Formats: sequence, structure tokens, C-alpha cells
Amino acid sequence: MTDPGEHLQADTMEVEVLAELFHQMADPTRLLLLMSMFNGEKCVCELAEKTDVSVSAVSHQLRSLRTARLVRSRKKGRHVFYMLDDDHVKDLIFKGLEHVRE
Amino acid sequence: MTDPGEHLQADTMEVEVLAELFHQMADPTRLLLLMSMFNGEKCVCELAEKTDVSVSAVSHQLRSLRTARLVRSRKKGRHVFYMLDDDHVKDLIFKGLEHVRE
DNA sequence: TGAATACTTGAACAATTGCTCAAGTATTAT
DNA sequence: ATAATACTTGAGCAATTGTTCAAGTATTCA
Repeated sequence: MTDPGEHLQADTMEVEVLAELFHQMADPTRLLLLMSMFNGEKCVCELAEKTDVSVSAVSHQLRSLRTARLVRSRKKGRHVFYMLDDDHVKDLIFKGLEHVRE
Repeated sequence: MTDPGEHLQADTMEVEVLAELFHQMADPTRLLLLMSMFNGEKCVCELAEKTDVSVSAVSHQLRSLRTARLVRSRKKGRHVFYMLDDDHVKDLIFKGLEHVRE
């Protein structure tokens, strides 16, 4: 997957949206939140435990991820479960890991 | 490419390195710089023109990209030519564009 | 009902970011 | 040599970020 000519053009608007997508994955806490949802939905307190960050901080970051449409949520009783909105993000993180692992 | 079990684990260090990779692509200027190098090396003044940002600002961002090993440079006379360090970044940006374009 | 649990929200704060500006180095042209 | 071109660098500054803290809402349990 290298150099498909149809993808070479991109206007300013598109570049900004793309930068915003990468921005969401550019913070260790948010990235770990996303990776924690790889094998299914997780509630906020589970995610807070996994990332070792306060529930409040996690909630703030989840809001950011939800606004950017990288995750969506489902309420069940007192719990709110978060999951990846689609598998594109998962693929993107895998591709990134490939690069990091050389 | 979804859910290859071997890739599910990632330690704190790896998550931070991965976040740093995405961080480099999370700014519109840097992203446009990278995309400008898709079809070969470009000198700083060309990149400044393409991105509509001052030569100084471009130079600062290129330094950041070079330190993070996303690009490398080559000096030829008065010019310094920058190019992508490898095609992983290109693939990652293409994958991102796919997602943005739905 | 009242207490406990799960989560959200807004303000405040230090830390980081991306830019400009001014000054620098290096190479080429005259 | 001097001037011009191409780029780098460090300081400074406004804007943004990620966190904490305190207070809020919503749901369940006793």
C-alpha cells in the first residue's frame, strides 16, 4: 500500500480533520484508553484502573474521544460502557505499532 | 487486519513511543509537510511555500520530525532536502485518510 | 427515604505547543 | 572580499493541553 495516486491530493480542510484524528491518538492516556477497548466495551471505572488515571481525568478524555467520534458509549444501570466506534482506529494503532516495533 | 492476538499487549514505554509517533502527525503543518514529501524529497523553501508557513517555522517543525525519525535530510549546495525516512508513515497517513473519507 | 456508587462537568493551574523575531552559520554568486 | 541565498537556532509569547479539585447528576441499594 504505497502511492495510490488517487489519494495524493488533500485540501486544507481534510488535512485539519486528519490531524485531529491523529491528535486523539497522540496522548498516552487516550491511546491506552483506545487500546483497552480492543477486546470489547469497558466501563469508566475499569478504564480508570487500566490507565492508572483518575475517573475524572478519564471521563474528560473519553468525552474528547467521543466528540471526535473515535468511541461511543452505552449506559447500563450506573455504569457507562465505552467502545471503539469502528475498527479503522484499531487498524491505525496496529499499523503504528508495526512501525514502532520496526 | 483486525485483532491479531500477538499485538494486543503493549507496555507503558511502547504506548508512549506510539503516542509520540501519532503526535508528530497530529499538527496540520507537520502533516502537510509529510504529505508534501510523498512524491520525493523537497527543499525547505519549497516546503515553506507549500504549507504557507514561514521558513523558520518550517525549519522548527522539520527538526521535530527529524528528531522523531519520521524524515531525514540531505544537503546539496545551499539547499537542504527533506524526505520521508520510510514508507510506514505514508501508509499510516493513507490509512488515516481512508478513515476520514469514510 | 437516605446513603452509596458511577460518572460528568466547569474552573483553575502548570506544562507544552507552534509561531515570530532577531541573529546566527554555510554556501554560492559577483 | 562583499552580497545574496538557504537554512538553523534560541528566546519570548499567546494559545492549547491534561490534570486536579469540588460540585453536580443519575441510578441502585438498604
